[in-house]
Amino acid sequence: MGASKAKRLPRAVRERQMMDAAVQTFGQRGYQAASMDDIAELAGVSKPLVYLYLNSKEDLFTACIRREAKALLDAVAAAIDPGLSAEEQLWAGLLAFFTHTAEHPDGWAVLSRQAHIQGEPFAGEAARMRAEIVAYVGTVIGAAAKETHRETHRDPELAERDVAGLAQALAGAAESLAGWANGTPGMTAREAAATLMNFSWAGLGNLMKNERWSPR
Amino acid sequence: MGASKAKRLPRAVRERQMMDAAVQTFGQRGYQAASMDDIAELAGVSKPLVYLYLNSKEDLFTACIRREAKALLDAVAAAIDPGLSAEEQLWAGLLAFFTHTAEHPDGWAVLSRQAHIQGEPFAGEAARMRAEIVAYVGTVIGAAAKETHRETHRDPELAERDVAGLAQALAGAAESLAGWANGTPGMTAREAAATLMNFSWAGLGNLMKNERWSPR
Amino acid sequence: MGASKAKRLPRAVRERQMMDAAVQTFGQRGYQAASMDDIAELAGVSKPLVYLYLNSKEDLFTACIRREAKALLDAVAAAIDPGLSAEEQLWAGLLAFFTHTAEHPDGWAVLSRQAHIQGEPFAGEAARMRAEIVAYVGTVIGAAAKETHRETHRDPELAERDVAGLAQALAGAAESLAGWANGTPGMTAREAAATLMNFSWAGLGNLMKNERWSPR
Amino acid sequence: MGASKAKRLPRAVRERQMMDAAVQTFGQRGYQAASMDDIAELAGVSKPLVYLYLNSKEDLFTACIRREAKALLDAVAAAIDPGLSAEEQLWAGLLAFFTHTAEHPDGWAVLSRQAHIQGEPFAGEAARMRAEIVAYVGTVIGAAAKETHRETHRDPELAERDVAGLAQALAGAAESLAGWANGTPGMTAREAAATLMNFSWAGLGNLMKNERWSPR
DNA sequence: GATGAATGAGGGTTCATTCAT
DNA sequence: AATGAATGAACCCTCATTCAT
Repeated sequence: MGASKAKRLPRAVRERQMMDAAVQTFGQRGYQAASMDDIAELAGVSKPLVYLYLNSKEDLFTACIRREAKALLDAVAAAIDPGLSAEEQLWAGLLAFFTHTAEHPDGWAVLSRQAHIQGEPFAGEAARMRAEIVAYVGTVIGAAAKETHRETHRDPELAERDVAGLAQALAGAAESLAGWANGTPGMTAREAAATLMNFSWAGLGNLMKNERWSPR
Repeated sequence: MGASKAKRLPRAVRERQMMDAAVQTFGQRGYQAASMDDIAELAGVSKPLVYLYLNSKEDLFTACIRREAKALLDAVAAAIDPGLSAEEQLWAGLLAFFTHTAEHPDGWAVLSRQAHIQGEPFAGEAARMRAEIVAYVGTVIGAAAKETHRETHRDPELAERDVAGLAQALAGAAESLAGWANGTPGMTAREAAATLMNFSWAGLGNLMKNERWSPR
Repeated sequence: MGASKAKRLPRAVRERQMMDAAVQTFGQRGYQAASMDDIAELAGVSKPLVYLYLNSKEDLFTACIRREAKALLDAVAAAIDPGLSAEEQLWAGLLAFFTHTAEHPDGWAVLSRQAHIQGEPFAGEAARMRAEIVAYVGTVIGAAAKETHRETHRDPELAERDVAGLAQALAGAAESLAGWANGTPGMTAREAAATLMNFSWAGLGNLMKNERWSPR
Repeated sequence: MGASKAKRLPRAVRERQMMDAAVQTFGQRGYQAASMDDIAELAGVSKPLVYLYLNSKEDLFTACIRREAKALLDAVAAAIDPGLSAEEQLWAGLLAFFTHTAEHPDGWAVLSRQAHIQGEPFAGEAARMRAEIVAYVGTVIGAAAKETHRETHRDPELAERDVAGLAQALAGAAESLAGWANGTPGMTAREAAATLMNFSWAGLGNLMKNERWSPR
């Protein structure tokens, strides 16, 4: 029950209220189940105002994805010191990731739900965010691999597709763990991040050392 | 495409047609966006017949989840020879998993995307399947850990929560890779499975040897 | 759950089964809320058979009304000895009425519900039955009035409309009491009939003696 | 008749229009046969507006019952001067009752027919109104009985159940007469009320004097 | 005599969206 | 800057009814 008869506020403030309400509603109910009525009421404004500022349900949702994706990516980026080793960068990034998703469950719900929807019109938005994460992971892995390869005189081209596949796997594992951690009481972001490091670092290390697992 | 004035067919056949149409529609459009009209038309029957046989949208969706989950689990189970080593079992299982998901993209979409997105009671159905996979992975990991520990005389208790977390990560990585593989032309199930083995086997091995990664 | 795979029975028997099921269903749920599926299932036959024998929902309902109305009117008529006095005839008729309605609540529900519906297509049926009851009551009252008037030398024409009005009132009171009696545990048909005699006989007697109540 | 593109009106006005249309439609066609489309069209608005204001078909029907019951009870109550004798009160009440039902046939149909036919929760609403009338009648009868008993030194307890039964009979007779009067051209409310007074007053008088009719 | 298979039509309800103020 | 009033379009579901066997 938002305040009724909302007093005139600057557009920026109102927009933030609406987006907050939208993220909460989309996150908890999903895109289709969330109604513009719900969002407007939670924001404490009338529906026409939502349309005036945010244009349409699709646009509103897209804006939510963008805002939450930026917040998450910024949080991760801010945690990373490019001067550190690959291992330290990955650890810092994962810790920031799990911390942020734990602190913004609705925002994360919006993002992760979206990541699981392929049908247009939001596929693009989700793909963009995922691509950024994957690209970042790829950079770290790639950098680490190059270090190692320099030492081991191995072909410096850790195939692009390998990196992409690993990044996908890492991202998927992270998403899955984030959901699991959020739903497991007493589970800290630190534990989740450690679990994922445990899971992935050795394999990544092996790969970087060109010790691939292969069937038979 | 949907023929009008459908010829009389035995109920079992019609039900299968409807479920096929439903899986396709749910998988491609999502639960909410899929309309019973769409499904009926694709199945080539009238809507009332769908209701007569499958009862309601919810029931239909649940039936889809169950059918596809069973098909996937059966495919994986059939691929595993319990006499093999843990490593071989995991490889065979992953290969079967990626093969099946590649061959049944709509069914996999229903399981991985839609079932997660809608709240109860669907999430429960999907969770049941995930739990089976996770349990299987846990068994394999646990067995492998015991082997190793026998050799290394280590404490046989690989903490329950660790196993659960790892299984979550592995399942998430697999889901993510399955989606990625499906969307990447020229990507084979074998490659996806190998990527995931690469990614995970070394880490699992380390863990089984109690060589954990830890911060600092 | 009626028996499945009903064995071949003579049409008359099957029809009675269907009508029994229909009366029960219509009586308990009302015309619109009763579905042909419900009735067919309760009768233990398939729907097409119901249509084959009874033609349509409307026809089925009409047949129910006719059958139940006939049963009620027959029961009342059988209880009346034309040789008795008007008072005794009325008493016997009311007693039979309340007894029958108590013993056939579903049939009575069909009739009384219908009596309260004016919209076509059933108004006619209900009106016909009510007219018969009213006519009978009118006959008794009229006869009694003539007796009395012969003694009192009063205008023998107790206005037609007066009789009709009184009959309406009596019929309404009887309907109301029948519903009340059916819903009041421990209430016997005899008590209900006595209550109505109490209520009406004095007034009828006065009227027959030309002692009318009039305002002021 | 229903204008399209309805002009903007205050909610209160629109609500009254909708309720008017609903009473008319429910009264003439019955609850089940009346469609929300019909009602909306008759009210000259779109269906969603009906839902926005009145919530659901059930709620709308309940609101109709309440409104019409209140109107009827108010009309009767306004006609009664508590200073008058029981006889005069009854006469005034009946006159008001028949006048009101004659002037509002659809409202009366909703109350007397439809509300009875549908099960709970509507029957409850209608029962409430009937109970008020019955209670009022009971009060009048009881008061008159006491007067009489004071004169005749009789046991002042006119059995509760007797009063209830009589009130039921009176109410039923009134309902029946109201329907009859509405369907009989040239029939005035005054005549209907007089008929019922004729029918009932003598009997009530006898009862109050403890002169009961009894069989044999 | 009896039924499994099938549907046209319509009803209640919801929602994103706009208009007039 | 902000909203009360209003709707077109769809969606889920049910039902009386028929066809082919």
